[in-house]
Amino acid sequence: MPELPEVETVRRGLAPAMEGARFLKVEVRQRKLRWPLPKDFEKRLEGQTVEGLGRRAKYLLADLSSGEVLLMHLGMSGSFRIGKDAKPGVYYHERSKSTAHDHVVFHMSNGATVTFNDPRRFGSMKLVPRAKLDAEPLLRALGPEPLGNEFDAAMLAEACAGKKTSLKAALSDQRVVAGLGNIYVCEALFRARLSPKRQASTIADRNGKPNERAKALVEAIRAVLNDAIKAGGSSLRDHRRTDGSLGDFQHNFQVYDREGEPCPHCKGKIKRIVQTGRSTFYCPACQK
DNA sequence: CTGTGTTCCTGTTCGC
DNA sequence: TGCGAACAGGAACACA
Repeated sequence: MPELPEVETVRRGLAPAMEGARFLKVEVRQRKLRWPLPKDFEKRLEGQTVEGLGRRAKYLLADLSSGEVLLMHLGMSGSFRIGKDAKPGVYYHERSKSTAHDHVVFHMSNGATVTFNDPRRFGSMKLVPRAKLDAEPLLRALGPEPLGNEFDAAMLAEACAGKKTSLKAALSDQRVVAGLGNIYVCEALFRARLSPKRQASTIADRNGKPNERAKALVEAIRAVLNDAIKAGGSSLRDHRRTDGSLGDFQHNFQVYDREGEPCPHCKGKIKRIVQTGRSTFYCPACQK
């Protein structure tokens, strides 16, 4: 499911329920997530106050009063839901209409109940000492935040210089830029008028300096992410805001999931191809 | 080191 | 309506 805009939407939704609140009780129904939750997971959370809720790429990071950071990843199908005054042991999740995939429940001191639901269990949580966050393997290799100040054409060109692989594969690589997934890579390439099949290194010159394509791509990435965040993310199957409502950005897809439909620019047919095992949608006429 | 394929899961959709 | 196959927004890992 969730790419950067969806995770950011979740972060903004969760912040009022979690920031400044204490974990009164933590219930784990399913420890076997992408990474198994440690046996002392609940104990390390209970009694701690959430000092802040941040995001890095597609990870949520809750800063705890204990000095640890709770790392959370939604995988493909993870979502959080906030309920008020829910009784411990009784969960209801809008999407699945069952409690079967409510794996973790936080009962907060402000009365909020935060439930993590994830049918496919590709998501997970991990506790890391704040002091060791820089050395955390999950975060260590991540590239720049695409909405941060440090991300620019020069940086993207340098990361792509020398890459034999396609632009689609390069932008999907979290080490190049952190937070894009299949949808927003397709959408950004369309906005930049660049073919997903184009060799990644062609956005840089021989010295690794950015060309016009790199500049267009950076602007396209920024714009599509900002637009999607404004819309509360995209809801195809799994993404929900923390109040259960749908994101709206899927209505603004120009190419993603629109195989055979007319290109918004040239009215040619949008094509679907498979690259590195995943669907790519693009307009062969507009994107070069 | 680089690039590609496999794998972890369950749920939904599509073709017959 | 039923049923198996294909596919789904991620990313760690194994391997050539």
